[in-house]
Amino acid sequence: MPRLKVNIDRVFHALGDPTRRAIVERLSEGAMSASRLAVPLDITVAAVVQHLQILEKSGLVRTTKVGRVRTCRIEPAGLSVAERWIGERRSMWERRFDRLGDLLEEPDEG
Amino acid sequence: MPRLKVNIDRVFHALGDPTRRAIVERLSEGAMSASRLAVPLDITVAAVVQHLQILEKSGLVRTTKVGRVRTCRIEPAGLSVAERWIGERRSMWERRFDRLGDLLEEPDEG
DNA sequence: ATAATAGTTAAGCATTTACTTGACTATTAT
DNA sequence: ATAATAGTCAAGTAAATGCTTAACTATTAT
Repeated sequence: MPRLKVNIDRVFHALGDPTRRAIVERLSEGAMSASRLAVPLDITVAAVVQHLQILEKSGLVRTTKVGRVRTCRIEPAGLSVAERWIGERRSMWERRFDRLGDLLEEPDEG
Repeated sequence: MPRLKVNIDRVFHALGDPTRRAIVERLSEGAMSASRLAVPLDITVAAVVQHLQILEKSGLVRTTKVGRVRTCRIEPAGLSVAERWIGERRSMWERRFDRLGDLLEEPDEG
């Protein structure tokens, strides 16, 4: 597996699916095999593997296969990229809000 | 428009599309009309309106119509929801990483 | 009043998505 | 050796997605 560069488009696309977010949630509590991930998800292992491929290509998850079991873990750099993007938008928005003094651009906020 | 509750599924789904993220990026620099948003996007205004509907339902964007122009602005609560979700996963992951002492779970990190 | 501007809505369309099934390989257990 | 386990791969499919065009309404400008 050739250590994929984290790509913001892929990251947000990956997080856009609720099943993949559920996988990320599980993995953030600890590494886990693919089949164990599948248990509470109510989809086939094949489907889970497909999600894992997307998560891995996005850089959110890293997997390693030992024997016949593929162990999946969070790759925190992926989440950081998303968090940073959001943070940048927020700070843009806040900076702008400072420039004009609270008034003119917020008419009927009630 | 009945002041929609911010929903995490809708927020991440909305951010999953690159065009919608581009819209959020623009709006984080300041409020703007729908047709002005459309200019650099290389899609029709109709398509922009469709994206705006999704963004608005997700709680990421708020719009108000005055006369014939609909002004769009960031609703920072939406971004906060996404940021918080990511932050929670990160802190889960970090906490776990503290519990086991740096070693056992990181074999050949080169 | 006419025309131009700004946006809305519905229908249709090509592509992508998230899944399934079924056949397959590789590893571990008996 | 046989069976069970863990995962992989390829087709196929129904539904969702992102877009377009075209017809429409409402507001503003001439």
